Amino acid sequence: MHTQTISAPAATVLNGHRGQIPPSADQFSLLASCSGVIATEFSYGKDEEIYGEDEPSEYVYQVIQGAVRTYKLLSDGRRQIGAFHLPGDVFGLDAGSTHRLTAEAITNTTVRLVKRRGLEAAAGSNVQVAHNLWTMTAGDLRRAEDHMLLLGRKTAMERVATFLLEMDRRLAKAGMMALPMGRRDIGDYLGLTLETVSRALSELNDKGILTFSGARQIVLRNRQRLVDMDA
Amino acid sequence: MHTQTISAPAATVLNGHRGQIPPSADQFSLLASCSGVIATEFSYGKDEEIYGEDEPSEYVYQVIQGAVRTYKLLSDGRRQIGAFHLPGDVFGLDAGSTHRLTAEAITNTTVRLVKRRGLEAAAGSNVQVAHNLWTMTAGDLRRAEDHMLLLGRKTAMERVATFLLEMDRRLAKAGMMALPMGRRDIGDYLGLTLETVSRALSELNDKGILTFSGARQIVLRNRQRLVDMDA
DNA sequence: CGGCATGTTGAGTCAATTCAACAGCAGTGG
DNA sequence: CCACTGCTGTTGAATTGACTCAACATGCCG
Repeated sequence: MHTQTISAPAATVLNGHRGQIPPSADQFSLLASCSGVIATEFSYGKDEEIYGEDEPSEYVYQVIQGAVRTYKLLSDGRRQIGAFHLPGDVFGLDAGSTHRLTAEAITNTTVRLVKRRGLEAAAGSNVQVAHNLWTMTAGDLRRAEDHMLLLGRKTAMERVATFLLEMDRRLAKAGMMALPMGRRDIGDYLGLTLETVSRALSELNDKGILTFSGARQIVLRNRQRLVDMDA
Repeated sequence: MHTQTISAPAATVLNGHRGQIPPSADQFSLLASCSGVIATEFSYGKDEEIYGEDEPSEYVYQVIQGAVRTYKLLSDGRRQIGAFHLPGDVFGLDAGSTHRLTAEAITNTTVRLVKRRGLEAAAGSNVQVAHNLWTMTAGDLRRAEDHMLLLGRKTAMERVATFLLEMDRRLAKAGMMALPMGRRDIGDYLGLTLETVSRALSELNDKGILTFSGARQIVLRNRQRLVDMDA
């Protein structure tokens, strides 16, 4: 595997709020403020591991800037990415005492984090916090259920169409999306090879459904046709 | 699709406990007793729908006898089964107001059920109940994450091996397991066709790793070799 | 302006699917 | 009790969608 630790993380203790995070559903801030837990900021370099599968889950994270992938590996290196986490998203929230997936920064990434034990303690006295923990985990479950349908039953083109619509919704700015991840990551998310992803994107480009400006800058020209391809 | 409503469900109001449910992790009883919510028993015929995708989620269920499949459909009928629910298992616990999958009885099935609103109300005042709701949803999430790895990255034989070990663990009695579901259900759970499932099982039989006594009665002869095949 | 990561495209292969025929068995009614 | 019937499961043969392997293109970073 290609695990490159590029920079030693530099910690900065903060409690304030900064921009970049969409206001919608920011339950993390709510949790952090309700619980009185101290939130810390932290940065990771490209491809740096944030936590490993089966490690004790000490912190819960929110992406401030950058992007994170969480994944599982088989013994021979086959990888399934479970989710991409973009600014505003919370990750690492496991109810058990260990993380179920590995988390890595895709690009240079800044996260805010709070101690898991602090959150759980807060949930013990504050019903609102407890409800938020449940709601966030349930949201992850819903996404996982949708993704099982994709992985088990959709064709390559349908998977790529689903992916593009998801990313368009989550990170399009000014009609364009700038993907933080490469073709291999996309493939490992969709249960495909990077070549198959590339071919599907080329075909969509040929059909005029999207336009590239660099391999990772994509403009969707016809969302409806993508929706139609998504089964 | 083959939706046959075979029997009108007969309701029986009960609050007592009966056998058949494994004592381990029976959080449902705990929830029901803590919350003071009235638990009701209900029966469904083979292939009868318990609730549909996107229907309001009014109840949370626990299997007493029988087996349940929960699944999603694509518009053209392709189906992905998200989970099989066996005696003792809780299902239908969605944090949102609607069910995310359809639930159907695989065989004649008896369930216990409680009102979702009752549970949520109980969670609002009882921290223990709130914690249990979270824990149960997190357990579902963990299974979904494992299953994404299977659907995205495992070979047909690896999937079948995983399935057999899971079912062996969950329903083996006296060294034998009696599968409640047919080959099509297994295929739709594993993201395979029923023919591929059948071929894989035949191969395991030929290799002496398992023995059939009827297509759905299976004895595992060598669990270790199955574990080795499971990647 | 190199040099190396990343991405694209082509050709051939293969694991799983599709299509098809048959076998087994369970339930039903004569 | 047994033949009939429909359903479930097995097996075979041919097809195919995605993968593998390989070469080349692109573009980003120092």
